Amino acid sequence: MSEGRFRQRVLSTVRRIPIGRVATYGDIARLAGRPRAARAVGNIMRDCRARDVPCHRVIAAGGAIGGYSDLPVKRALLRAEGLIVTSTRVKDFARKRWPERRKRR
DNA sequence: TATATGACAGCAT
DNA sequence: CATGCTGCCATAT
Repeated sequence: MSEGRFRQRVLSTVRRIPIGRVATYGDIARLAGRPRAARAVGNIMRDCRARDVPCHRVIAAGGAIGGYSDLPVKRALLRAEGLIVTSTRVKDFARKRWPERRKRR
């Protein structure tokens, strides 16, 4: 099956994104221990067939929708979770982003 | 061991 | 706001 230690860490991280919340590829990379591997995360999401992995909750930087095998479906899934999604971005992204950002000291 | 491949990010234009 | 380019990286060949 799937190889790649990083891959496993990415999948388990994505599995923890709560319903109605989103995270960027970069966020996942960081949480998975490789802050600059956002692009690699995208490659991993590309195969995302596992149903228990909410890959639709992984979007691009700044709240942009990002990629998906079928964008209309991605928008529908996000909307179904209560998010407001325009053709290109998730509205109110800062507040829907997961996990909560640490306040600066 | 080397090269190719992107559901990216950030900056420049 | 849209394009394009560079840096970065795990994976597959």
